[in-house]
Amino acid sequence: MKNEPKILHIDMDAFFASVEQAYNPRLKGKPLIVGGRADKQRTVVCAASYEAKALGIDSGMSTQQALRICPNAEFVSADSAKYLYVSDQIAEMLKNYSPQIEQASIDEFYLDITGLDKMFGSYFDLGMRIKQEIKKKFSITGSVGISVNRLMSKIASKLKKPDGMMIMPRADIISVLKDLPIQKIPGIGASLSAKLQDLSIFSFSDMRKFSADFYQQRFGKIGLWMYALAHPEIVVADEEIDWVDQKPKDPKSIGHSYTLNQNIYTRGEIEAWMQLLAEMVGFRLRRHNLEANTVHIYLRKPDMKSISGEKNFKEYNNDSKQIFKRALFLLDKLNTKNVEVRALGISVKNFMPATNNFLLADAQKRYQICNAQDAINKRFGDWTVYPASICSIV
DNA sequence: TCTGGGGTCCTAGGACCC
DNA sequence: TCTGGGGTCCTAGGACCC
Repeated sequence: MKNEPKILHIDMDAFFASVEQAYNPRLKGKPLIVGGRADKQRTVVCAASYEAKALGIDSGMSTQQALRICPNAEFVSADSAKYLYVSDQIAEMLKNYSPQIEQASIDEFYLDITGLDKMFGSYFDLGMRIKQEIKKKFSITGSVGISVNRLMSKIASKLKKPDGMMIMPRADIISVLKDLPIQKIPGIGASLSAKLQDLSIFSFSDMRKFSADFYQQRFGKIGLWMYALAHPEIVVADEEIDWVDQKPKDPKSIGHSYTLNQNIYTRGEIEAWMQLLAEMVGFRLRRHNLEANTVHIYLRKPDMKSISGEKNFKEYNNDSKQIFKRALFLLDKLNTKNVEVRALGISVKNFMPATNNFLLADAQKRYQICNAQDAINKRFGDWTVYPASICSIV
């Protein structure tokens, strides 16, 4: 097909674990677990090296379980600054191949490479050059998928992990994917795949047996998406690609949450943690130079179910104290009597650029205090200065 | 037995207005 | 004693991703 879009997806293999192994040769060749946090309780595996994966350890698994499988596995806690740094370097490198690049996550990128086969000899040669440059510069590997849209490219790269590459033209999609289990399709998670299996849909081929109406009635919008993906032979007009070149876009929400070492019960304890979280959220909001008017809180119970509250307030702000007050207002509306809390979080959304323009002298003063506090924390590290009332838990 | 923390997007029901 | 049918906004909760 002429002028058919070609999207290249590259996904780093076991990214966090690979970066750790690249930085520390002692970890190379060993089963390595990168944990969500230093304490090994109540947390999950963020990344596992391929040596650990071979033993059955994988990301998302509880760290306790992973260490039961392999008590001698190397363990490091995640160092997000390091991974972000490498990720940025990779993004810069990829811009030399195509200006149309989208960073989908810390370790995944999409490139529009339509027509670039002529410049690089072939799409295969282009993919290989990217893989080789990454290996040479960063001592890690990535898997490449090239196909007609993001989803198909991503499926292709996943199929060839680790360190592989697959080119999947539209005409090959149905035959290549026919036996693919539905759970392997990005966007179909545990819940959807259970529902599909109830309908005797287990593989990509099975997905093709039902009509668009069938999917829409049962699954609504997602149903239509599923129908479309199962029918790659139907070319959707303009698969709307909005490449975000250059500047990263503003986030849509900013939040922090924390799983406690031990469950808490009292309003006082919940408030103390809420204040800490509000401080963290406000700090990041100010760093983005944004204000928000919607605050969301959630409390997760020991059964993992959560209760939450959210409210759109009239005024926008980025003041930690105001965020805390709003969080308490929402907390009052939730019935937290006798609720045991395992984890809790605050997030804010609905942003506008910070005006830093206050009618009230008090608000002006708060703003100056926040700024001073941020400046100190920026210079000397987070949590050098924080409100006295959260001393007990920091 | 265990299940983090950062997000995005969707749905469904109720409130409210005309 | 009877109350339709849109539309929009708000909020709770869930699904999914890395």
